[in-house]
Amino acid sequence: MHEERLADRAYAGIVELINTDDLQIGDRLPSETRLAEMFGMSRTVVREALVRLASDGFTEARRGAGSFVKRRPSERLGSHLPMQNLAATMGSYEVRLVLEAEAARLAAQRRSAEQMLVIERAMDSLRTALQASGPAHVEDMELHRAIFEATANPIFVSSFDHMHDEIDRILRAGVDISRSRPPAAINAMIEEHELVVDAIRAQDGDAAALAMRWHLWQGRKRLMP
Amino acid sequence: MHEERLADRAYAGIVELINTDDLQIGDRLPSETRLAEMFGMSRTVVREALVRLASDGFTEARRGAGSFVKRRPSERLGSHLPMQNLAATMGSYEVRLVLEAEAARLAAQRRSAEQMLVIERAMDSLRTALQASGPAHVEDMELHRAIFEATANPIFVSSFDHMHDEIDRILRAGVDISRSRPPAAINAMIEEHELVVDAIRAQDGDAAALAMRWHLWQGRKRLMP
DNA sequence: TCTCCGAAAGTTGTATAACAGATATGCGTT
DNA sequence: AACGCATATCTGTTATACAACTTTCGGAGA
Repeated sequence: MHEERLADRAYAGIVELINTDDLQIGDRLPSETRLAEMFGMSRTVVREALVRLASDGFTEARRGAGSFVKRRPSERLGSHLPMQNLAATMGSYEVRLVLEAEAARLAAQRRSAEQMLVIERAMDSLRTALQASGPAHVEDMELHRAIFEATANPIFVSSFDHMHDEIDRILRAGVDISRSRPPAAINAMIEEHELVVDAIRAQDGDAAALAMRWHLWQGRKRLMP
Repeated sequence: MHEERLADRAYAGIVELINTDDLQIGDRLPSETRLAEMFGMSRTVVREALVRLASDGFTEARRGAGSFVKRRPSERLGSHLPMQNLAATMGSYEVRLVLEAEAARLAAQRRSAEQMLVIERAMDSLRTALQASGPAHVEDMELHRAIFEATANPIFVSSFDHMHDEIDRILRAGVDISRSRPPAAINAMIEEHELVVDAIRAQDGDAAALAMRWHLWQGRKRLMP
């Protein structure tokens, strides 16, 4: 089961506090001790939540003074936005189509020899994993991430990580994606990936973008025909 | 000055540990007690660092088992990767160009009447802020975010938030972006935004995407002519 | 010998108490 | 009213203890 830690409740509680009490940027929120007794938990746990809030850029702790609102967490995508799984999956393909196609193009244009090697290795792993009819989710992700890294743009890479986390979170709540596939689909998946890798090897940006679009489109059709 | 907390040293120490000891994804790192005596600090502080590492997606704590490497921090954009600010800014424009153009297209195609109203209001705020020659960074961000929200795709919205965080983090380390602007640039910025909003109002996806590309391109030229 | 079960050891999660170091508050003096 | 200082408040850090959970390992039983 999906155990919930106390710090999660504290985190949500503080976010709610900021919103309902309408704390503005710069406002001080209650002391750790006060929050602890408000939520009925120890100061240790409240501190853990505050550390994460600060890490997320929402609050800032000033020693001896208190914790202050740095950015309001208003309507960010969170657990309170329950989407249908199907719509969410569709939505994820929209974002992937945009980001991954352009990443493939940049990767083709800029890849170094070392990065090409990493991509080839990831492709090999994916091929063997698919041919073994086992779960290939990790290998697939590694290949796509290698392509993002070949863009030589750290923001692209971090965007991939973020997108991947979000999609994972949605899919994990829904149907298992690593179900059994017919052999025809396996060969198709290998071929689609190879088209992308070939284009990157040939440093043909347009072809890489096109192949990636094709691959994602086929994947979407495979999931919901 | 910039007081250093012990947890910062612990955070850096663990990152270094992962890199130098070459811990791979899935590997377990030393227990909190062990790390505490390694770094010569209390377990509480080590826990604080681990919470932040988990929040950043580098590690994952499994109760009763230990903390495990989830993604290696080496290749991620971070404090230990001092990029030239110029290159980073260029990189951010690449990502924005891709994401925002497509977001504008989807927003134009799908916007509801309510969402259009939010966009109009954001546009008004931005216009007055720019005409007052004050800092308009917040208003600009609000408008762009409203456009992402009009896509009706939560993953697009969360990608925007993430991208914005990353870019902010880079720009904050560099030159202040809200410097004084010549009046001609102010009018140009207003006009560019209005072109985007007009296209969304007219529900013309291609025009919206094009206008957004144009706006971002002009912005890039304004920053580094 | 092999398998299975359960105790023990190890690890994270939480609570409590205490103190150090920094900051804000408010009172009293001038 | 303005200034200075004592005092209260708050975060940062340490230490200890226990609960909840996971892994390990050795022994009992087949």
